[in-house]
Amino acid sequence: MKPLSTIQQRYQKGTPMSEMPKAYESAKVESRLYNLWMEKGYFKPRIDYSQKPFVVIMPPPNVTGELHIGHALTASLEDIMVRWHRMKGEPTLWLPGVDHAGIATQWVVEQKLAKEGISRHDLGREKFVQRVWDWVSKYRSAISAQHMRLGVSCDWSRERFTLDPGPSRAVRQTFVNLYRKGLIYRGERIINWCPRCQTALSDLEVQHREVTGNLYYIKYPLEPVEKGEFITVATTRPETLLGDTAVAVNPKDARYRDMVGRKAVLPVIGRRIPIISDEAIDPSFGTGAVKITPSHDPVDYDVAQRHGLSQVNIFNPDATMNENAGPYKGMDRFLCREAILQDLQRNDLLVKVEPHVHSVGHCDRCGTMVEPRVSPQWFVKVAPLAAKAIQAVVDGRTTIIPERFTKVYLNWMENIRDWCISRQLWWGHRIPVWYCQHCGHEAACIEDTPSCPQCGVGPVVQDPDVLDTWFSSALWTHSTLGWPDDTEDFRYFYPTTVMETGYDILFFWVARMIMMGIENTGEPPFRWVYLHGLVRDEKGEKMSKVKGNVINPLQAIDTYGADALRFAVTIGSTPGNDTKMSAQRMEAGRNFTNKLWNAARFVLLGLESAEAQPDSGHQPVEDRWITSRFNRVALKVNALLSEFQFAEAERQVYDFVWDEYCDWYIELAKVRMRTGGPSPVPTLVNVLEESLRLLHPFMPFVTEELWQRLPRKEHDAQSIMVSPYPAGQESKLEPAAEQEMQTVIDIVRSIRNVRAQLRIPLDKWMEARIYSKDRHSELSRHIPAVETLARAKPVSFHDLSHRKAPGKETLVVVLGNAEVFLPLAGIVDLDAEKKRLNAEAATAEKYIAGVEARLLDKAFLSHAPAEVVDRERDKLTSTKDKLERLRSLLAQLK
RNA sequence: GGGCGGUUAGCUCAGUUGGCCUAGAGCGCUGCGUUGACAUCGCAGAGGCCACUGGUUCGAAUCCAGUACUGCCCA
Repeated sequence: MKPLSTIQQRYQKGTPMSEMPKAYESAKVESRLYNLWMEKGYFKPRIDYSQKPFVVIMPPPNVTGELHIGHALTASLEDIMVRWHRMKGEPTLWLPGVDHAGIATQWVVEQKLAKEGISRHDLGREKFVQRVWDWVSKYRSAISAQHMRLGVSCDWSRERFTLDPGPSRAVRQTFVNLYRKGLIYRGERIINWCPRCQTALSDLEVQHREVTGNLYYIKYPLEPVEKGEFITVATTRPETLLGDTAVAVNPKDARYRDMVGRKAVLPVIGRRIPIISDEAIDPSFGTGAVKITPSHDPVDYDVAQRHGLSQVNIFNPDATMNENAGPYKGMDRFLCREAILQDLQRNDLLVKVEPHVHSVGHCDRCGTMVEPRVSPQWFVKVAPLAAKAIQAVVDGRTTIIPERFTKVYLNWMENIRDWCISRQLWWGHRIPVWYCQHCGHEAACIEDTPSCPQCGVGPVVQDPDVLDTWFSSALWTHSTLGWPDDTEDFRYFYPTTVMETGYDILFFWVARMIMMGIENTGEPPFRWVYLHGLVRDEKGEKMSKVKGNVINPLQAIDTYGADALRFAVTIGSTPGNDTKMSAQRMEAGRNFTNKLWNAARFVLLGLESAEAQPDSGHQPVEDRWITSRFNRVALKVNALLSEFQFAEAERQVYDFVWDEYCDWYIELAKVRMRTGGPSPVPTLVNVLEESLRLLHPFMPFVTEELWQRLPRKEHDAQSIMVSPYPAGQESKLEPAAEQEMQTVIDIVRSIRNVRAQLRIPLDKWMEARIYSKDRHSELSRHIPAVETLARAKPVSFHDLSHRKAPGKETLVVVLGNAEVFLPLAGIVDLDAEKKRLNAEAATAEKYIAGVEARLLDKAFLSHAPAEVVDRERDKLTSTKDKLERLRSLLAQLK
């Protein structure tokens, strides 16, 4: 058997470079590679009880529509984590899913029906729900397809939909459990009502917006009316006076003390209402007297509860006036306001109107002004659940990143109010409660009930409402894994590792998931919460279809490639901070993929033409340098990834590949290939191959494509995504090699710099004499490199002790470790040179003064760590050395 | 009203336990450049009292307090 002594024998040949186009064409590789990964089943985890799995449950996008750029960020970050852990050899599960999004989906389907001229009521519940399912089947596949185009490596075989039988059963089980514990109850309360969606909303689904309205001052006559006395109230909503059941003042307010206990007469409709006093009334607001409308204002509702006031509901569900509004019955709420104001004015009861800015609730989904309303709804009594969820975070069983959101989370949890979970919708999980028509019994059941479990005879009717979508979302981390059944997935993968999502749904999702996870399983559902920021447009504005500033992920992928899009969304993102998206970002990503592509082309070209030659056994210093640098970067990248610093990790790889591997190592390799010596090809291939693996979690497609084209050893993995992630090896770090190459780079740069400054054309070769202390013999090995890269000839290295006066025609650059003499007859301006060297000396002096002062400071020496002091000493020595050399040169120039 | 951010080069942003910061990157800008990886490129360069004021510290872009803009969340 022949020894493995040639490049060709060590590697199987890769793709011939000639078969590679000049630019990376993402469209030609992405779907092919994704299909390959799917076919090979790489996305599916193996269950191995000897290893701890890495588990991410994807926050399910709404079936409402298509993915937007924010989903691309979520998916990219999760894929980075997942691919990294998978390559590290951990059993890795990333479970995808889709959310039925009750209100939102019902709304879009209703809008679609409206275009056909029909309402959901025309269809009836059953047929309407069928129409929604039709919609869902269309968009579910569209969403999956979009995710696939992004390259996400989630396990599609485990994909879940919130309305699937499993998650639905989890919903019922949870509902029944909480119901039996008394943590779910039905009650008549004031809730947020959307007149457009005609459903109750939870507090979280109401958006408060500043609105410029008016503050109306209205006179309410006091009884007995004949005396002509009034109390003036101030209100932003005059139309609600029809539902007033009291006027309230602060008990400490002397202005009204005498009036408390008397009766006022409501204008227009003439109802007699009491004047009461309550601490909650702010004497500085308006006149200090306010009207109390318990049915339509949460604060008034509380006041009414305390004082036993009656309630008068004046609105229909669509916010038109009902029969209690007397003459205004049937009017829209805003028209009614105008009508009432006119009537008040006519009766001389409107004192004044002032502009007034106040916060008004709007429906999160459709933007309609919310109408607070008293109605019977289902609620979760959250406080006991929240207490445990608080504990989980305080104990550190769950950690929120970035940390500052911990406070936001705790603050919300500590002030939590009962959660209204019933929705007057048709699309969603129907509330599993049946009412007996015969005995009136109310029963919560996991299975549908044909008859009353209490009396056994009565026909039953199910509660018509559905549950808040977020109720099922809250169970997502365990319902997707099979809970309430005792499945293998649940046993092995729960609790999960990371919940990664946008900070905007910290309360909607994360908080409720922690509560419900603990409630149902006894354990917090995830170890880490990673919150990313929102993706905004280049002006920093929120993207929205209305504004037309949305970036369609698919279009972006078509134009720039999936890797470029992933790069663009992730590179600028720090935990919890918003990022701005722009075409330039995506261009930068595409350019990088192209850079990689061409670096690989060069390496493959080298491989083709490499002559079989024996291994010398001795690795040139630049090989050891790039290997050392790679390992240093790999160590750093792993550290950053484990700290969730994805963007910084990505930047490290980017900088290494572009600035060190491409700009320097490849250029150095070219020189060696031309001038002979040990072939750089093995190192070119190795470092490229390892770099591809290091980059793979960030840019899966281009790295796989190139990796597949590289020559491989027999035993290598079939795909980069299941090959080991480079951990970085301390043993491969070579500081001496790094320093030597840094000196070479500095020398080349200094000569290039002089050339550019003095406008010396490239076809004019310059001589370079380089003086260094004790290093000239090793540096001499780099003569061909310096010649080629700096276009200098001849280049010679000498010991510093042999340095002579540079002479009037020679330009000198003083570096940290060397001096570069460039004889340039007829070009050098001696005065300018002196000036430049003097300026450099001045800078050095100033710097030395600073460092010296620090080193003379006893406090510094005693307080600062030895490492820092040493570093300062080194800086001082090297700068002093440089300064001395500058001075001696200046002396020689005199 | 309460809370949380942001303010660093023309623009967008990094800079994570205070000292490898004599503050970086991408884009843009200026000059030069096509010898077989790449013009989606290369080389060189200009550009910043790190918002302001004070404090802590041997040492502050980094920690603390306040101010000014600015954005968000909660009520």
